[in-house]
Amino acid sequence: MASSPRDQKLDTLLSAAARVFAQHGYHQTSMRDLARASGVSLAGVYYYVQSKEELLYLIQSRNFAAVLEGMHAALEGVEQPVERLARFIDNHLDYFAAHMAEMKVLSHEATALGGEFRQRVSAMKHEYTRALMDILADLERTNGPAHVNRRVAAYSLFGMMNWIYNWYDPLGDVGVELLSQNICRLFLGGYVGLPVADAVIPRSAAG
Amino acid sequence: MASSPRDQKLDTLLSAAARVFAQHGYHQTSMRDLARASGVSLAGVYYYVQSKEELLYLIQSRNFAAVLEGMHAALEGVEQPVERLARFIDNHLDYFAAHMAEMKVLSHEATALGGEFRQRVSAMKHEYTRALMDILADLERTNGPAHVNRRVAAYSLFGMMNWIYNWYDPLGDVGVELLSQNICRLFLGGYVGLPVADAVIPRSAAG
DNA sequence: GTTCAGCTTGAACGAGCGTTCGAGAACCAC
DNA sequence: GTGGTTCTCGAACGCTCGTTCAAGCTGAAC
Repeated sequence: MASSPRDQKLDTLLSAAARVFAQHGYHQTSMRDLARASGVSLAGVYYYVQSKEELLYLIQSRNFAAVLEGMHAALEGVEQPVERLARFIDNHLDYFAAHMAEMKVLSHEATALGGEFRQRVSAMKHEYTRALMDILADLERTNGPAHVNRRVAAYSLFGMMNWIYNWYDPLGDVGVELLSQNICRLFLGGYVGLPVADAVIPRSAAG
Repeated sequence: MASSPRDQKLDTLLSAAARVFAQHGYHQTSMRDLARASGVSLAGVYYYVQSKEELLYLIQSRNFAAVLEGMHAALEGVEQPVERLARFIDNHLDYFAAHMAEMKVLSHEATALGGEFRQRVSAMKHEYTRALMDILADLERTNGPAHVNRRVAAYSLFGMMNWIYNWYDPLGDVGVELLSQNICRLFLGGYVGLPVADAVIPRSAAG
């Protein structure tokens, strides 16, 4: 993972940008705000990035790629649908809680991108949604018919998980483990009527 | 409900504004876009409204007030906590589906307001959240201990319900009744382990 | 000491923004 | 018609925006 000084600086820039975008919103943030927050001159930002929109795209695509990668790793070799779902949720919330600013930008500024940029992020979203839908289909096969429309269930779960940027504080009294466990129970209990015991809910190995 | 011509025109303006804000976002929409969409001249808009921010505030506060009023009406005289919750969800989703643009603006542009405007909307949100939390407390009293942290549950429910502006089409193959029923089941099943029969879920009388 | 690529910058550009203002059109009462 | 209120508008103001560019740093290579 030896990265050039340039790549490192770009990372710093992206991280600062995510912080400011998350706090004030993409459109309310000017490139001057961003330069100030990252300690570079206004023109200097353009040495690392072609446009403001590319900045947003890089934040969204890199973090979504990480979520996708984490998901594939978490599901590898896991067969039981209930556990697959638990790991799916776990991965999502772990990453979200560890990268609140970036994930808020990903969740909240979805429509701010246009053209090619938007399509590429949409493709990732599609893959991710499909993965969840597949897990739900497996779940129904092993745990009996769902009590709820599958599509409604999937988007409701995304709603629960992505809404957290509006209220959740990873450093508050609700830890990520509890959050993940709770959302998993909430969903499974309603979806297939499963009263989920604590033991059923695993933690992802990587933490 | 006899309103002056001025009030009627303001309503038209707000409705057009909500439509455009929902489509392109509050900050991306210029007052010129808005004037074009509502068929008034740029300067004409300012006869009805003091600023762009007041426009956003009026959309948010009026619609939230309507949601709150609908909730109070829906809960009036209803004692059983399960039914109270069902009616709470029902009212929220009915209104949301019937006013997608306005509710998207309310959900998505929460941080775009500042100062006094923001505080007033926040006060409504607080009242609304408190109302849900009270219902959940009642629910635990009558249906046994919750399987999930109450605060997590409340915000998860809001997440499910408010996220719909990202995917739901009221004119699609999932009707509002089914949506409301599904979300209610999903939540109750996970929260208190209640396998909700169809009969338990009422429709609000007003529709 | 010279060279050269990597990096940084102040200053400027054109465009679009939210808002204001004074002039006038439209309407109603008398 | 006259007077007065309600409504509408074109044109402009001052400002900030995203982006560009030529010029200048820096530090390692020879």
